[in-house]
Amino acid sequence: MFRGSFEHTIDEKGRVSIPSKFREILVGRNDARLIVTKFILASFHCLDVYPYAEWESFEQDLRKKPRFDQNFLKIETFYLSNAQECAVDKQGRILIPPLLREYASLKKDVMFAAALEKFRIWDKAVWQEFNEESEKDLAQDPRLFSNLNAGVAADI
Amino acid sequence: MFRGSFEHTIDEKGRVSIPSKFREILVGRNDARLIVTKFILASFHCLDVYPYAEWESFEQDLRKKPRFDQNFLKIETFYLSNAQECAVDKQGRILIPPLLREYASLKKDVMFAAALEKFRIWDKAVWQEFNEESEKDLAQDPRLFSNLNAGVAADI
DNA sequence: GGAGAAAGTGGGAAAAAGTGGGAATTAGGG
DNA sequence: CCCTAATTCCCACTTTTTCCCACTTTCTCC
Repeated sequence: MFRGSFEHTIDEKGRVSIPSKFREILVGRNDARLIVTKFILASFHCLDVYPYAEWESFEQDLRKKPRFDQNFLKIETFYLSNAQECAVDKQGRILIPPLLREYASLKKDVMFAAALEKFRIWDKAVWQEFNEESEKDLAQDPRLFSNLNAGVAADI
Repeated sequence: MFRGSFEHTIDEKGRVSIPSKFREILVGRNDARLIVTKFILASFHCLDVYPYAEWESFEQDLRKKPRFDQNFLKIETFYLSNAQECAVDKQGRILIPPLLREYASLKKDVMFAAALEKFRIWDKAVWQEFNEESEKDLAQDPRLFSNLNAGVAADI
């Protein structure tokens, strides 16, 4: 399980270090392959990054869905089609594919943010903006916290 | 169950001692790992600190939620993504990760405040401000107390 | 009140993490 | 086939983090 947020910088060659806390987990699983794809959160662009095995099991789940369903097709196009494999090199870095880097408008400073079994990569400025917005919502309505506690898994 | 409030100081490296009363509890559970994350209370920033086991069970509950739900994603980004593990060292201190320290604007003097199964860390000045405000609200409307007695947890 | 223990704080050395740049290898185009 | 460009690999420097030791203050118990 990934935890924490970390700031890193992308160099001119498009390389960026994976936070060591995240790397530890990959090393523990003995698989340095990652799947990177597009994601969107309240209209903010970012990248979703899965350990290879996690991504595979996600794909397996999707195969159970009705494959010509409109929503499924949208997800398929957006989330699956853009997924690319990136290997972590000896220095603990990955090379972010140009198309994805552009999509998430990753400049120099980026944020790595844990999200349970995966993590996300944000441009720092975008991340700040999104965080401030979430924060505002949570401050205004703290029930968002407790509702999650309530165990309402029904509305998946 | 944690009890009481304690004042401590952060050193230049970002380290701070855990109040010994809190540490006793952790020792009793035989687990010196803590999870620290962002929290917000009436627009005041502070940090939530969970014993590891408490946090894990919270995470497990969250994994059952719809992972692309908008509210879930807000909580995920704000509360989960920022959660970091901090081990209590041999001197009984933890290192507060820079991003979290910055978020809660922890200067030198901080307050540890018990909150049932977890506790919070505040910058002292912020804590004072928040306390004064809460106090005012409670003085103005004592029903805030009695509502708790009535067992109306629904609208907390 | 005094001695001993515990708690809290500070700092230095060693290790690790993050970042930048150059050399080597591969791919593509003329 | 060769030259150029891009990618990959490797090395090295800098900064941050971690670990350990030591001192001071506070609390406790006799």
